[in-house]
Amino acid sequence: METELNLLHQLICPALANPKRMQILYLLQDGPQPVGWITETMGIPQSSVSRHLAVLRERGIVNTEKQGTSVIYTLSDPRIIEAINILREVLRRQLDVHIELAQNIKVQPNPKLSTKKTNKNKS
Amino acid sequence: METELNLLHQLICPALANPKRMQILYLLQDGPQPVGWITETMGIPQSSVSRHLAVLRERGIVNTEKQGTSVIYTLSDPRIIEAINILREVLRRQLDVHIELAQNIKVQPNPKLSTKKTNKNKS
DNA sequence: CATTAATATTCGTTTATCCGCATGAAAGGA
DNA sequence: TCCTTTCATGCGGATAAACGAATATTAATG
Repeated sequence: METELNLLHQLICPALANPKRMQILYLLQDGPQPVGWITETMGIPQSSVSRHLAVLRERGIVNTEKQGTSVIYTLSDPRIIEAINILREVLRRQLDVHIELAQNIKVQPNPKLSTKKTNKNKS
Repeated sequence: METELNLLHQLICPALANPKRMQILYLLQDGPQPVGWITETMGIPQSSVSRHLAVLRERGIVNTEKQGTSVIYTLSDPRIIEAINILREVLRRQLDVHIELAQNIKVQPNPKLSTKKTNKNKS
């Protein structure tokens, strides 16, 4: 179990550990794309794109196919998008909570709770 | 959209970016737990545990509640476990592919493909 | 064979992350 | 008040990651 978590962090998690790589995964969601198109779309240096793609490729998260002088990248398992989308749902909830907190601060400028509301089980 | 991905990497992804933190999330899956128990279970220094918990806490991924001198940590959104589990499925598939590759290497010790098998579409 | 286009890789620098020791802070009990 | 327990935090030091510029590689084309 702990070993599997370590494997996750060698093989899968590096894909999510960087916003640019995650953006690449999203770009590949709609189908295979050549490096050039990814580079144009992301607006960052080609060497950066290539290195990010290397990270994904070495872990089998994307597959490659040569077409002439260009290389087409494909998502190897669409479920990784599914996982990211769940994380986005978690994010949305997080943001809602933050907004609530901000509103509570406005309503109650000094919520110090001097009566120890959090101390539930005084045995 | 690109902004949302950046938010993901500020608020959610750091939780998954480290095997120890992911292990903590799994430990909290079965219910709220105090820091001491997490520390014992993981067998790493208490300061490390506390630091990892701080990363999760500052992002609202876990909630805290004081009970006497100890602090109880709770998973704020169980869906993050769901996302991790999907990543584990992706991992399992990845491992299967690797095993297949390893077997092919055994069968064909020198798979140099001098006939350019990857060049499919010679228009 | 020279050239061009597309992609990969090397390199040095900067930045971020992790770790554990030591210490600080908060609550409870004597 | 002093002490103990429990947790948080301030440090360096070490390690890893990301970045852009320059260069190498590969394939197609003339």
